[in-house]
Amino acid sequence: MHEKSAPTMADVAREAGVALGTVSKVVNGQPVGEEYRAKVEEAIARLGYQYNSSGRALRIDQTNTIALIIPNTINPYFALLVHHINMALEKRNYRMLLCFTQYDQSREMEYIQMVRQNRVDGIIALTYNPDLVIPDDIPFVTIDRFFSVSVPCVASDNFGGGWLAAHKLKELGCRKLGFIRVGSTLTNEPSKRKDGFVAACVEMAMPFEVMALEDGAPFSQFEDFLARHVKNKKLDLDGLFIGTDSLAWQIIHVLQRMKLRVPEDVQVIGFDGIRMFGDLEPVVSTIVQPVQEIAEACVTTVLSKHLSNVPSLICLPVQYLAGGTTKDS
Amino acid sequence: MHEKSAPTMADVAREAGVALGTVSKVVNGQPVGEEYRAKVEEAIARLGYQYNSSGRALRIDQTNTIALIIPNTINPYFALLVHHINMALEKRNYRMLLCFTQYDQSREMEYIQMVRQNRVDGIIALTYNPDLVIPDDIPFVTIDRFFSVSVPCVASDNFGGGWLAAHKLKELGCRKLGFIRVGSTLTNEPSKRKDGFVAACVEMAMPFEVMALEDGAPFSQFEDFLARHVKNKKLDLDGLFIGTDSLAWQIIHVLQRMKLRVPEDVQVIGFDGIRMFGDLEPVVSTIVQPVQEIAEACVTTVLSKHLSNVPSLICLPVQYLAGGTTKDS
DNA sequence: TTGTATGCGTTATCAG
DNA sequence: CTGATAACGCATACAA
Repeated sequence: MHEKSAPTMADVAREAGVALGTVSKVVNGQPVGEEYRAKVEEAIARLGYQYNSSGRALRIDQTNTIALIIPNTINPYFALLVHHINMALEKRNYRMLLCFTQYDQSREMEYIQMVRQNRVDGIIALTYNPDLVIPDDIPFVTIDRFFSVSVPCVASDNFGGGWLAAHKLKELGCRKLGFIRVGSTLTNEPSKRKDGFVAACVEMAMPFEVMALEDGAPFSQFEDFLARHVKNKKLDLDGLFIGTDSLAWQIIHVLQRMKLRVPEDVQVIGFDGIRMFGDLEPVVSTIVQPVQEIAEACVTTVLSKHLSNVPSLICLPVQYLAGGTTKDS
Repeated sequence: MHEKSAPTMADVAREAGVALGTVSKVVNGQPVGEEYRAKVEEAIARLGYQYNSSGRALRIDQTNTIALIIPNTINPYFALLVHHINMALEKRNYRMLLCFTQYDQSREMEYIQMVRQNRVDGIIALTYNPDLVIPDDIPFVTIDRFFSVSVPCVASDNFGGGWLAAHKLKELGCRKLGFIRVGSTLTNEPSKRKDGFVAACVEMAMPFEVMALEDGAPFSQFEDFLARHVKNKKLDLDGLFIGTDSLAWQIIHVLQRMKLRVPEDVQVIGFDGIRMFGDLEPVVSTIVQPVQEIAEACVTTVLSKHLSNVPSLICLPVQYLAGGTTKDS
């Protein structure tokens, strides 16, 4: 109970023998007489003064904080996103308020309300609720989901990635391709992975099949799908493009249990660019999302919102990366 | 520029025809006449009022925010920790201020100063700087690193984990063991993994070798170490306990390049309990850290710091989990 | 019970 | 350029 509370600007002013306003100016780097500045800085050091950001926020109505709404940090792709967004914010002297939705649509809505209590200066959100109502009085940027032209969306070139995967598989000698994904019925940017893939197959006159599962569906349906495609101990598909690296990893294990060899019998390309332990080799051959660029784009957009000339869709280029599940590895 | 700013308690009071103080009481759930409460709640709903947490923080000198200082979120173990700590905080209506040090010792120090500007109610830190000076006027909890009896440290039972690994390897038929790690010279809780392993080997009269690399050392030294232990195409160690799952994964790849089979020729146990994509199967056979319990312990400790009866070391039990790199998988 | 008045730490205005 | 003072939104002690 004897905790003497942290020194304030008034304490510094008294210690330095100057006025309160002078201290404020020194702290904020505004022009001040040299001898005054010296006295103030000395007093600050002596007292170990740190400015109180609540007081500052209250006064100037700005918190230097951005909220990031995202399902979790367990999924390595989200973890990477969180990391780079935080670094991009830190570089600009902004704090990050992290909100995990756990894919819960009601939580997505609640958080949007909740972070307003904290008077965050902006929101970056990766959500799944199609009916989300976006506040229009606070800078808002979404990732991978387009709401309207007035809500900037940052995404990687999902269509181009699907297209690239199909071309790559052909280039690697595949004769018949398959696309496999799982995900909500929701039409979001990642849905375009399939569109690009299909477009490329059609363009190349490459035969292909599509297998899409909805979110709750049992995984065994994939196994059934693959089993159905076995003709005399070989899969009649020799190249698979799979919606995410995570799913690709699971599918590969199914294939191995079916005694099919990857990449000898069937080549596999995933999507995301996940690496083992975050920084080692890629988990599978994959289309890599430019996570750092995505993070930078989100941050610059959410912070420059007062300029009304931000594009409504920012689409960043992807790259192919061999990772052991294709014959070029 | 025509942004009408968010409504305040005064606006609500005016709208409801009551006094400012009454609104405050309603918002904070203090006893208020029923008809007043109704009027206020109606006004709040009508105006879409959200209380301003800066004003509140300034007044009561409490931010409902805890800082988490950690190297990054790319390492899956840290990502898991961040996730569970955030969930534990959210459950108690606390916010998390995330600070990534990138293993930079000076950043660790800077952040400790920096978060005090934000008047966080406490700090949870996983750091590497041995000379870190811990503030004594703010609740502080460390993970995996013991500073002094006045700074609570939460860790899993690293010694017990090392002990368990050695016993498990013996149980699985190993005749000669090896311990491999990489890490700073710093003595922290994870260093005890080796101690427990060595103690168990001595106790069981099990022959063993230790190979420890310092942080910057070239990885090739591990390869040399292993190569030195090859006797007529077999490793003369048939069980390896490795400091982390991440390193275990890398070592296994080295072994495979050396044409040694895991687990047939050599069994491997890691430490941490990392799973593929956060929720699939374990990456290697491993000693699992109870991350959720660690997170809960950190949060309850940092929040209950005003009770001076917190233990100075909270040691949580670990478990063995087979993951394909031992013969029990 | 309800209303009023004060101060938390800061920034900004305005008169010296 | 400096110094006194008001206001930001809220909680609370105190008066009604």
